[in-house]
Amino acid sequence: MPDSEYRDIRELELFSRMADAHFASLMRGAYVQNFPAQIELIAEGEPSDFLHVLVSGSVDLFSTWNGRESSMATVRPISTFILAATIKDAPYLMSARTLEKSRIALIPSQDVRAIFDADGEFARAIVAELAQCYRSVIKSQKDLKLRTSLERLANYLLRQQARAGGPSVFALDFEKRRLASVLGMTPENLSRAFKGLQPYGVTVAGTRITIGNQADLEYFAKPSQLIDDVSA
Amino acid sequence: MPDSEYRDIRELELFSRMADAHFASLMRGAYVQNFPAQIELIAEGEPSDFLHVLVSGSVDLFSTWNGRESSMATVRPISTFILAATIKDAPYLMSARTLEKSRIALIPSQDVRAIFDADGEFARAIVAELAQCYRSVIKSQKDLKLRTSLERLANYLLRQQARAGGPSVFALDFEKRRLASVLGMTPENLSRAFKGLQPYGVTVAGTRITIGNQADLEYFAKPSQLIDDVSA
DNA sequence: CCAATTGATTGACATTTATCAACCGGGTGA
DNA sequence: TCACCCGGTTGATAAATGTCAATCAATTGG
Repeated sequence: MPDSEYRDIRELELFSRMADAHFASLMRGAYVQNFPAQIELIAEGEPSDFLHVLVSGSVDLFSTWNGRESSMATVRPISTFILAATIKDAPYLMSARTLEKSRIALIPSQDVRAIFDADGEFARAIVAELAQCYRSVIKSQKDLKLRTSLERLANYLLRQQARAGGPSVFALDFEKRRLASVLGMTPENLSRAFKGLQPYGVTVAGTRITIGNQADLEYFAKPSQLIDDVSA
Repeated sequence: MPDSEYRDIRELELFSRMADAHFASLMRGAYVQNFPAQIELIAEGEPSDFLHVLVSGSVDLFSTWNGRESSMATVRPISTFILAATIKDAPYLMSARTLEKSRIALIPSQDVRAIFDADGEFARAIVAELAQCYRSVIKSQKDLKLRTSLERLANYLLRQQARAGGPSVFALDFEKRRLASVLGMTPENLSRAFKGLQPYGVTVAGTRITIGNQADLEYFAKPSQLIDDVSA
């Protein structure tokens, strides 16, 4: 593994405070691999042999049931995924596929569990990360259960805008069909939902979103810290 | 706190392995209180001052937004709730109310965080609990996004049946209006959904459910380990 | 015992969302 | 260059779900 990557991973919240020796030991067993786009990295139901760390690219976490499929989340660098399965030594609940060419570090789950037992700082970091993940899903659950699809889209746009630094024009960061799935609707409906936001000053050209009237959209979307704040 | 309760709490996965001294220290700062039914214990957005341990009774975790409300989960003895908020020292994402007369131990969050730093076993237990909670929400998310309301109800009935030990006749364990909210539908729709399951041999009399044809219902519901298994 | 309350159910209807089919338009590759 | 492919959009329609009002049934409290 190149030094720069080693350092990048080391700087992750999850690893930044643990003992050097322990980190080195984790990395010794790990290997980094490049994957092309659209590769299925893991399938739900499989045993969780590796903790994955996305170094570059992006990964879609999705689930299937009875022939249906739904995007649950998108992983962006640099962060880990399927931590909970690794910790519990339980089967993955979600599948993962690369959205683009991606570089991923694979750390054997049993190493993670072993170091977890040996390194208090690492344990603390894992707890923080898990609590964070848990709260994210709860927020997403609230989004789904308390809002209509139009409201979800409006709030999604506001979050995306905030991530971009707040400009009135910004780009969607992934395919609309995936966005639809993430928001829990069909692509057709997403199209119509964008139209439904026109009265609130939203215009769409391909992947480029313009928020014409911030106040209008916010009044409609009614974003809430307890749902839409990424931190908190 | 009575000895029997002390022991009951001590036996929780979360506390069972930690050092005696640490547990005693946690309990010293804790206090136990009885609440009548329908009392709001915590409100979303509040700072998380206490880790709650439900000793007896039952508690509804719910969320609100823009005048709407949705039940997120039901807590049953003996278990803790709002662990993630306590750990992160972040505001509650959900509100909690007693469903019936309940007895609850309140442990100051800062004590939990302090002992967490001092006791490796406790830290491990917290990780296990958080990972469990996380996976539960993911399952619930999959249930919501991948299934229709009829399918959710069918699978809920099968899970409830399993919890009761698998009899063909069993009781719902809470109000239908709450069940509706948990399943993400209106009470009216739940009524109709029960009718919709009649062709699969489900009959309802008040709170008493009869599953006339197990195979039929299972064929329709298509329960999945990765959504419906409480453990796993 | 009865009035009042509460939760559940039903019917009629509106709204939302999904489905299916067609079409558009910008790449891509032969 | 041009046919094709793919993602996105549109329209027509169907299905699912929510809303509102009325009613029913069980329960409670006077």
